[in-house]
Amino acid sequence: MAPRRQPNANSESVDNYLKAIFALGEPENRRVSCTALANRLGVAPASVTNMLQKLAASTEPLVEYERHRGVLLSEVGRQRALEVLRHHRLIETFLYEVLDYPIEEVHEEAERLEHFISERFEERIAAKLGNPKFDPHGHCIPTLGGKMSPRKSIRLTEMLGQGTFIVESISDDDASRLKSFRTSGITPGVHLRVRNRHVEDGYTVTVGSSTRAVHLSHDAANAIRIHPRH
Amino acid sequence: MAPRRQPNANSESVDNYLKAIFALGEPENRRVSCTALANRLGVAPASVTNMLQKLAASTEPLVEYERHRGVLLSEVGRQRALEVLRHHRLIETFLYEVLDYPIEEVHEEAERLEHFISERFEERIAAKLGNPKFDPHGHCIPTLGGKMSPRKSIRLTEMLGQGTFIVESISDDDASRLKSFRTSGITPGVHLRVRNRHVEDGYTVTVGSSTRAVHLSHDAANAIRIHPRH
DNA sequence: TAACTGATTTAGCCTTGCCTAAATATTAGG
DNA sequence: CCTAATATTTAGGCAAGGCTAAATCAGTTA
Repeated sequence: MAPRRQPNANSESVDNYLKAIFALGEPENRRVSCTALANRLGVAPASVTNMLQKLAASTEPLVEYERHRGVLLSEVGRQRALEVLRHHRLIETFLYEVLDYPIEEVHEEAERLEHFISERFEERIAAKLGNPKFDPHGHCIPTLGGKMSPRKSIRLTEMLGQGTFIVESISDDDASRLKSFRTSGITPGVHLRVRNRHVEDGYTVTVGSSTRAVHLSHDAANAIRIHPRH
Repeated sequence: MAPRRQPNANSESVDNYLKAIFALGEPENRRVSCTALANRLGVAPASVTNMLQKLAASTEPLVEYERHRGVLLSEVGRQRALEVLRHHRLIETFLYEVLDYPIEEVHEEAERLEHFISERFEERIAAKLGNPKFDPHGHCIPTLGGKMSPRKSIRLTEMLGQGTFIVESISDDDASRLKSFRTSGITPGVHLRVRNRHVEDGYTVTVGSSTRAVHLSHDAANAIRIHPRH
């Protein structure tokens, strides 16, 4: 057998694996398959297997891995994932609030920088922002101690019946969609009145106090989370 | 002969080689030796040779390299070096002015982040700072177009005669020295009155309007640049 | 000018993180 | 319960950027 190799526990790549496992396994810390990880990370399934074996074999394992049965984050791995997520969301908030980035550009920049900032940088931007609890998309920022309270929001597409709802958060993974949300005024905290559902594969809504009808595709509606009670 | 390999022209490592060649060859764009680069970069001389060959062999060469005769930056390489230097010094200024970093901590953080910020980030922090010309150490920040006017300062150790001088800049490469400069009040723009030179291998000075005598070792004095005329 | 010394280069190897192709395990359908 | 389809793992490679040891070059000195 080849000697086990230690992965570089502090690499960008490892961070991204942990983030992906967290994103796919939360909130119940489900087992995550290689294929799902490979898709999310944009790498070959074989590469995922390889990395998971290394992460699981290190002296302080970041994941629990069994052949053919997917992975779980270990407690250490989960804490690291939450730390990176905290970095990501603090940076997003900082770019938005302090550097006046348009919201659709914050994610990509944060995705790079989250791996390279120091604890001092994290502490300073958190202080500058007044220890924010939410990022500009409405997502919860994990605490310094690695805690994140789950919010009980539902997707707009899961909502039954009509009425007025408050936007809890919007997905940050598609810049062009975020830009169109921005031009429509769709942002966390805003009131959304649903006029028609599933008309021609989409929704017709009004935003805030505006009377202008805005059309949302199914994908767009799926990217919006609303508070469960209105 | 083995097929020539292309280096990754956008890597952190390439940036660091270019910065080092720039730092050692400026301002006259002198040829720089492998040994000097190896020392500065903390790698083996053989690794330097290897990288220089790759940099010189690419389709748009970043350096001009001849065996046994050292390297020069090409115009493209020089522009890239200046861009990274601009990033570095803008980030330092930003950390100092906006995030209230102590001056001795800005260099290390900038050294990492300079490789990963986008053009947008650069533009935003420059705007936030009002397009500063100098960083907190008193070093000139290259312009967006890659120009940097040389300043005609001299080292305190090169100064002949006594008198009062204005500090132009302080070296950023030793955090503990910067911290002691900070506690002594030595910062760009401050007046330095030299009382004794070369007494017990050092200098005795007073800073600003204070009458307290401050002792500077030869190394410390070497890290201070002053305006040539007082 | 020949030899020595120090600088430089070559050759060969390592690690990380990715890849493809081939082999193998699991699961679902009949 | 067996087989086909799907998921996963193994095996073998590649590129970047390091390393050491051995060979070679340049410049100085005798």
